[in-house]
Amino acid sequence: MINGNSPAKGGSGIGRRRRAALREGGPSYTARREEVVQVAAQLFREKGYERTTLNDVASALGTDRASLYYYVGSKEELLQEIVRRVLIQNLEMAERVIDRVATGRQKIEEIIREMIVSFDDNYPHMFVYIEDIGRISRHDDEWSRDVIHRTKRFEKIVVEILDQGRSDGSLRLETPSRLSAWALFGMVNWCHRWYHPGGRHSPEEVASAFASIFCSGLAAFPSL
Amino acid sequence: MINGNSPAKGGSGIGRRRRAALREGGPSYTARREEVVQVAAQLFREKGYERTTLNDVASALGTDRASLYYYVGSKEELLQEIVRRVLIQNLEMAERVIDRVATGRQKIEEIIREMIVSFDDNYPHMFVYIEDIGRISRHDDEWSRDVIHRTKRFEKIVVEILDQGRSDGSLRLETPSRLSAWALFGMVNWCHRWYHPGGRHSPEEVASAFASIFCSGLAAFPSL
DNA sequence: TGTGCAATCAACAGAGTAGTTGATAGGATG
DNA sequence: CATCCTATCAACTACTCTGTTGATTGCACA
Repeated sequence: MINGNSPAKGGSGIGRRRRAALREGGPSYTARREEVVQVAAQLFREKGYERTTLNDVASALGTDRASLYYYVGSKEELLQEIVRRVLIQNLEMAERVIDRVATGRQKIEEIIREMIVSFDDNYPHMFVYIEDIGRISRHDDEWSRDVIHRTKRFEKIVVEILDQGRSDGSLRLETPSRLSAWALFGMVNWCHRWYHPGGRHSPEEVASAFASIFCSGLAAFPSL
Repeated sequence: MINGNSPAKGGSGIGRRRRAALREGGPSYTARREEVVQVAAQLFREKGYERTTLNDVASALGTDRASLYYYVGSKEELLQEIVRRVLIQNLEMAERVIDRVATGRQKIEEIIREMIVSFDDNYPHMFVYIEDIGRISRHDDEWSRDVIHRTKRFEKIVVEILDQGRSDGSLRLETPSRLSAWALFGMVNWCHRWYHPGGRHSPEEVASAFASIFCSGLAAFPSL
């Protein structure tokens, strides 16, 4: 549209060769690319995806904005890269836990622990995921649908575990599983607003506190 | 810059008279302005503050974008308008609760109920506040500082109530109050991701479920 | 019917952003 | 020293959004 040189034939553009070259991915190339993703994740966490410009990312890396496009196709691809791994990993964790031989309550305590540890291990990726999942769910590309699907699958597993706990007698019956699950997700996911690795509380401390609250409650004696 | 008519003398501009006029605020003026704020709140809730343009707001109102500036000074002023009331109202609620004569546990149950009801009453303002408080806290104008100050004050009241519960023997001692408070805020605030008035669960149902989980836990029998 | 004013709109300015492209610096290798 | 290739950058396009301004519409009231 802007340059008049043969748009047909397809392949003689320099941009093409660049894109083709980076598909192969040499060792130092992937390392630098990884660095870009890490820095972007850090900034997305600090300022939010929308308010973070590619200029910010480039500056933090001490390079030019255009150079980023040598490593990544778009701003959104950065977000996808950040979210994808942690999402797959968490889902695998949940599938692993539900297949254990244990009571529903034990599985829930286990999943709480694993989620908090994941927050700590996958900092700041996990936080970007939590913060942006709401926005992502409005889009309609294939990737967004995949993220939503995996997120719902994760939620469903937790609900199933709660149901199982009601069946095996390890969890109480009064509260609907869906409400309980949302309470749990709230408790855990809200970490994205205050938790940071190396802070005042260790992941183990947070996990055991949350598991204790969720299962045993905070009251000193049974309900009046 | 664009028109050559006397820029000095200061006061002859039509914009001046408009601004001056709207300070007074006739009855139909404030009604229309309120309508603008409501529609903006709804859109901010649906799409997020950043992704909502004033064009969206104007379209939803069936008017022109420029007309909004007759009622509101800027996009940010809309956000401030949306957040301010609910924030003040919630803080007053918390101050009222902490001054009651009751055990810490009773006060916590009361505050959970009030927060959920506030979510329901102040829909969608409350959701916009929760969603954007993170972003707001990065700014540095006086309004932002005020919002942060009030938010922290609210958090502090909850921590104080939890401490009181530990003192009066109504709440357990193992979990630090600060962690407990974050767990509570997580449970409640996460509503902004799933709750909507008129949905499957009434505010009373959600409140009693959350109070039950937070105080008594979900386990069917005491810890092993 | 004419006048005044509240409310609306068309047109524009200014700033900032994502993404593209062709050239170029700099290091490894022959 | 010459060459090749990886990684970088300057310059540009195209677009979108916020905020401003002066004119205009339409209704209430005389």
